[in-house]
Amino acid sequence: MKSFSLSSNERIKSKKDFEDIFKHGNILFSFNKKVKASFIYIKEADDPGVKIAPAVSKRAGNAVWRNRIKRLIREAYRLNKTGLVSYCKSNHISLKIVFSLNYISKKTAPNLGLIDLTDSVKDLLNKVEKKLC
RNA sequence: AGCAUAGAAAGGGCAGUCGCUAAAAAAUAAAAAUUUAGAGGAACGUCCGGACUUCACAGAACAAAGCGCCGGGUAACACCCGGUGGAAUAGUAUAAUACUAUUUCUAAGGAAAGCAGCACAGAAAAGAUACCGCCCCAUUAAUAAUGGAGUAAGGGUGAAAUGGCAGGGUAAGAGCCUACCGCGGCAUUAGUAAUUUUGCCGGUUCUCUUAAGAGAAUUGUCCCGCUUUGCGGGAUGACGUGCUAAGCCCCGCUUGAAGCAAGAUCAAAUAGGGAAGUAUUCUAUGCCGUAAGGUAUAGGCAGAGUUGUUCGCUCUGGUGCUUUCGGGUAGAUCGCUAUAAUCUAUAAGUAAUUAUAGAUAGAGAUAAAUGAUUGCCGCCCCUUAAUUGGGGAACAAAAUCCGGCUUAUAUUUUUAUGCGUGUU
RNA sequence: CGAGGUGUGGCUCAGUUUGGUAGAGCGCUACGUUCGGGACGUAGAAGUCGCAAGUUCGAAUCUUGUCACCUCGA
Repeated sequence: MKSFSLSSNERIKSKKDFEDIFKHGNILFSFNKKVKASFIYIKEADDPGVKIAPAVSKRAGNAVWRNRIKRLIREAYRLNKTGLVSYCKSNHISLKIVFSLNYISKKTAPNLGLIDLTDSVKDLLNKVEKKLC
């Protein structure tokens, strides 16, 4: 299995999972408060691994901008996920994370780049791993 | 050259690395790997019209919604093309006003079926009305004041004000009466005025046009006559009828409902449903039975369908137990992308468009793919001695599919119109 | 895919049904009151009624189009 891929099995799809995460999940913020992560985990799971989904509010911007942000978040996760995935696999933990933006909209940041998001996503992944310990 | 407005076309290119979705063939328990394809002119909005799918459809009435000059195009339309009438603007001539236009707008049937409204001002705003004025009467010391009755000839208001003139008549007035005239209305020239000139709109008849409409003549209503389609005569008189229907409304025409989360197939979990058998069960009447009760018919009541409502029509019947059956949610698969498609040529047509021939094209996701990054070239801006260095690239992303409409759009190209400068 | 609502001074709203004067509260400004401030009193300013076109003598109100925002259903 390739280390930098992100197939459809690694994404959250069902409506139930989203409801669970937003109702009962823990919330963490990145160091610059740009990105928010809500997550839920089960220890001693049958199918260990990490599943993620990006979420952008409808009020943040138009469809083009929202699609772009989702793809950037996915890209940032894809390039930095290796450590967390291997940790979860070795400890039999099934983890589900939803990334969403905080106080950022098309008006405040019309040309958000990948570099702006990479650091905060990296920081969030480290924080989640610490919490699991 | 430049600027403005309107229309049309285009909406950066090539290569590398990492990743996503779909398809293909080989292999297969699965995965990986390979090849190919992968957002728009508006995909936006969801404002119209269809295709397609499911449900419904004995019939009648009503409601509701939509449309409303004419002809053509189209699968269809509230779209498009061509025309008619109206309004605005500009120019030219003018007494009003008319004519012209590569311009702009136009939901444009009916106001004499009825209802409603018409601020302010004004006497009165629609079956009229009395502020000033005029006139009569009463009271008071009164040519004045107050009160009452009558009066629309005169006044001024407003976007909009209800035959003319002369005489009679009267307290004063009034088509109240008479003659002449007008006889649907409006504006206007000349004239002191009667009167008259011209134009516009309404009705009727005729002619022309496929039609909207245009042109000519004529002008209340009824009757009679004739040299019969127009002229003459007589009688009659409510002399009354402004604007708004994108207020209600009337008239004419059209419309079954819902939408791909339509719908079809497979189908966990949980709860419940149908059918058969059996026990029990509302009212009335008939029959059987000594009785308990059984059975038949009718009715009531309740529910469902007729997907706007009503009538009408059709169907079902409460509860317990036993047996048996399938529907169906999560989820999965299909629907799911070839087409009223686009371009070119020829022919028909003023045009929209149509016919024939040839060529071209190839997304199909479902918490939802089409991305990130690097280099080179091209474009724009700033800067520099220097392509030296730096920065920028609109609007906006498929969600069943088409035809339109609407709105957003950096930059480039191009067409038309206008402005203004320079040159000859 | 379908249904509905809102837009009016700086803010929160009324007025739209039935067309004709744009209004209320809070806030703002000035003056008075007070040693000073607050509260109170008096006066005043502030609105292309989201935008465009049409109907009408006349439009915040009627009609059509359009922009933005919000809510709901399958």
